[in-house]
This record gives sequence, structure tokens and C-alpha cells, in this order.
Amino acid sequence: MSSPKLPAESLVLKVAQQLRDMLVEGLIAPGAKLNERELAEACAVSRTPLREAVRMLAAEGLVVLLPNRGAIAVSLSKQDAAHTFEVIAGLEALSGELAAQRITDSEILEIQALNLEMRAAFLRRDLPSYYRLNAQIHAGINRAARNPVLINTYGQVNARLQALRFRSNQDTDKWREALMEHDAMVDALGRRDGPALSQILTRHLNTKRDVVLAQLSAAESLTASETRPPVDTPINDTLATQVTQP
Amino acid sequence: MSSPKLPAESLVLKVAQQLRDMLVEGLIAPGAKLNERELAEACAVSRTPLREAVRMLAAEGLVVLLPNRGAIAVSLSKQDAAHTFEVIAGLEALSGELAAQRITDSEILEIQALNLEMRAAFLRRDLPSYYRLNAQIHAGINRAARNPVLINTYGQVNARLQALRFRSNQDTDKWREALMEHDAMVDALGRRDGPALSQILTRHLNTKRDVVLAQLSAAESLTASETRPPVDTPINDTLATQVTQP
DNA sequence: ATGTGAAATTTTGCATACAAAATAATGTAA
DNA sequence: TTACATTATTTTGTATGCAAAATTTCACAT
Repeated sequence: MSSPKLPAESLVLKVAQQLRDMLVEGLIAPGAKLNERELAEACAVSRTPLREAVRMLAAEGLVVLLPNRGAIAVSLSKQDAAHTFEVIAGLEALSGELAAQRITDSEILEIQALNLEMRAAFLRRDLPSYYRLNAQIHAGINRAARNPVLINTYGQVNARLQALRFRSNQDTDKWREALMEHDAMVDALGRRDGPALSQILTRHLNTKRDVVLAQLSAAESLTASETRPPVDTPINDTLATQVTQP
Repeated sequence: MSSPKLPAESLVLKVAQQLRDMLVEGLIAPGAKLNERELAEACAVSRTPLREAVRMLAAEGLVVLLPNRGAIAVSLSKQDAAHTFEVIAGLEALSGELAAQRITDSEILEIQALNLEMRAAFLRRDLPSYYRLNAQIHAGINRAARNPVLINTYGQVNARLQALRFRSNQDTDKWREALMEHDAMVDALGRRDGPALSQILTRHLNTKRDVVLAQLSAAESLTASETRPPVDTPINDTLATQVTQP
């Protein structure tokens, strides 16, 4: 046996990761209330570490704290989503710029291989594999940027988008477009052309943004016709938390 | 009277802001241990809300949690600082790009005015005013980008740099260089030339990074000669916390 | 002196307890 | 029935208590 006991990681961090997963996987739906007693029970801990974990997620922007009313899973309005995509695009552009300078030959080969696998997944219309490979490619570029702060920041902002749980690219045309963008990415990466890669990534994220926003609009109009009168905007619009401005 | 009582903001958020200020102002030095009892007393609250606040700051990257050993104020190694500057540069580049598209005429005038004031502060060698105006200019550009997510992300990452408490630009040459870069920035902004502004901001941040890193090296060699044998790297090197990668 | 190890103290981590606020439930009047 | 006020219940926010871990203290041997 290797490690019979390593309680090393504090409970709070484990609980935080559990909740983070639940939020990103959509097990806790956007806008849903986080009941402390309930969640504490589910995680088999007392309310104290659970609350601390929730506060961490609030700082990460995955939940929103309502004074005296607990916390709810973040629910991005279309505007929020658009803003988030803008930031993600900026971070990926940076990632591409840096990766082009720092990536190793073997890493390039690996990403080229992943890109081919992704193409194969497309041909089979294997959505799950496609998503996994797509994520791996982007993660690979981020990793090649050799900047842990960038990876962290990206992860934190991206988690909020993941929590939207869009599973799209049903539109075959858009899908094909994404594939071509990926080819261009891998090509630029192979040439170590930072500016080009950066530009492609920005464009890529913009199309992704458009797809997701379209889906949000569709979903919105659906739920609206089912339940509500033609109300427009989801719950929160700003998601502005603490910020210490220089 | 306007508002006799607005306990609205929960204690935790107030305490978090207090601690954030302490960390950014250097009242709690980088690497310093955060004693719960002590701080709770100082903030006049019990340990519970204090701990929750500390966890939030940990999620923001302003403190580092040590399992079973509490928290310490983040202490960026030179590498960490360099990585952080890279991310800040990317965010400012994005900010510039967007601001150039979205800024109003009156906002441009305001920033031009601030820039002139800053020049005046330079002529008087008035460091405090210079810093204040410099921060206002950058904040103005960020605001003009019309993206609250960007402002938040920027604020969170930048706070870690602020906690370094570099007060530099003593080097008059570098200072002059910064002034010229600011002129170029304001010029590009006036022309609403996003790419140019973006590029200038990146270069500007790079010089700033160099200045700060040089200062860190200087400070390091100082403390080293005073206390320690020629040890090289400060406390933590990664600062990698949680990340949910797509 | 210097190093080592055991006991004492402090500090952290988690659970519980209690007050205040919010939500749900109930009853009553229109 | 609906609207509204009132009470009961739940839920949150904060404080306190207690065990485990870490740190310090101090005696002792080298």
C-alpha cells in the first residue's frame, strides 16, 4: 500500500472541490439556492466547513452571497456570459502568444495528435469525446504558456462558463467552422506564430460565444413560453463582488 | 439623516475588506502569519466570520492556506511576480482593445486631463499624486472597457501585486519612459486605435514588471546580506490553488 | 554551548449552540 | 376566494466549546 492515511487536505478544501464539481457539472443548477444544512449533510460535515467552502466559491464567482439569505449558484445573464467570454478570449489570446514562444516540439506533436483525434470524434459525431479532446487541446496550450497564474485565472473564470452547461455545436456548420479554426490554431502553433495563434483563438472564442449566447436565447424563450410572461433578464446582472482597485 | 442603520453587508464581507486592505497596504507583510485570535480581536468579531473571510482571501490568492497551520499573507517569488505581470499585461491589453471601441468622448477628455495632471506631478516629483493619477488613468481605461468581469478579474490579480508594496520609479529615466508611454497611450486612445493602445499597454506593463523585479532583487540581496546565507528563492513558488480545468 | 526529547501551551479545525432574520403556515376579515 | 396580519418554523449568521495538531518551553544529556 502507498498511503494508508493522508488527511492532509483540510476538509474545507475537499468540500469546496465537491461543491465546485457540483456547480460545474450542473448538479446544482444556476440560480439554485444552496441550503447549508442540506449540503452539509450531503458532504457529511458540519455547517462550519461547508460555509467556509461556500465563501471560497463566492470569491471565485461560482456562487453569489445574498445577505441573510445564504448563497445561490451563479446564474449568468446573457450580458454576463458575453463579458465572461470576452475575458476568456483575452486570456486565451495571451496563452496562445506565450505558448507559441515556449511550447516544446513534443508538446506540439501531442496537440497535433489530439487535433486529429478530435477530427475523428467529429466524423463519428461523438460529442463527449469531441468535448474532452477540445478541452485537452486548450488545456495543452494553456499549459505550454508556462504561467501558473494564467492557468489559475483562466480556470477560475472558465468555471463560471462551464456552470452554464451549454452542450452545443449541434449546428453542424458551426461545428465545422470550429474544426477549421482548430486546424488553423494547430498550424499557427506549429509555426510558433504567436500573433496568428492569438488572433485565431480570439476569433474562435468569439464564435463560441455567439453559439452559447444563441443557445441561451433559445433556452430563455423556451422557459419563458412555458412558465413566465415575456420577462427578459435572468436573476443577477452584475455579479460584481469585491475588488480592490489600485 | 440618511440611513441610521444599514447592517446590510454581512460581517464577513466587512472583515474580508478590512483584511484585504491590510494586505494590500502592507499592514500585514508578505509571508506574515495570520493569527486567528489576534485578527478576530482586532476586527472585533469572533473567529468564525474571520475564518470565513480568510478563506475568501485565499480563493482570491491574497493569502495561502497551510493545512493545520493557518494562513499566511501571500509572498510572491520573483517568478510569481513575473507570471502575475504577464497576466495583468494580457488583461490590460484586452482592456485597451475594448476601451478604444467603447470609450466616450468625455471619458477621453477626462483621461487626457488626468495625464496632464500626472505630468505635473512628475515635474514636482510628487510621488503620491503620481501614483494616484496613474492608477486613475488605468482604472479609467478599465472602466471604459465596459466589462465588469474584466474589472473584477483585473482587480483580483492586481491586488496580489499591490500587496508587494513596491514604491518605485525612483529611477528618473524609467520614470520618464513611463510618462512617454502614457502619452502614447492617451494618444492611441484619442485615435480609438485599439491594437496600438493594446500594444502600448503591454509594453508599459513589461517595463513596470522589469522595474518591480529589479526592486525585488535589490530588496532580496539586502535582506540576504543582513540575515541569511546566500539563499535564493522566497517562500512559495507556485501559489497554485484550486482550479477546475475544462 | 548545543542538541534532544518530553511536557506545557498555543493554535487550528471542526462541531455545536443560540439569537436574529427570513420564510412558511395559519387564521381572520373583506 | 383573496388579501393581509400574525404566529410558527426554518434558515442563516455569529459565538462558543472541544479535540487534534503544531508550537513553544524547558529540563536534561552530550
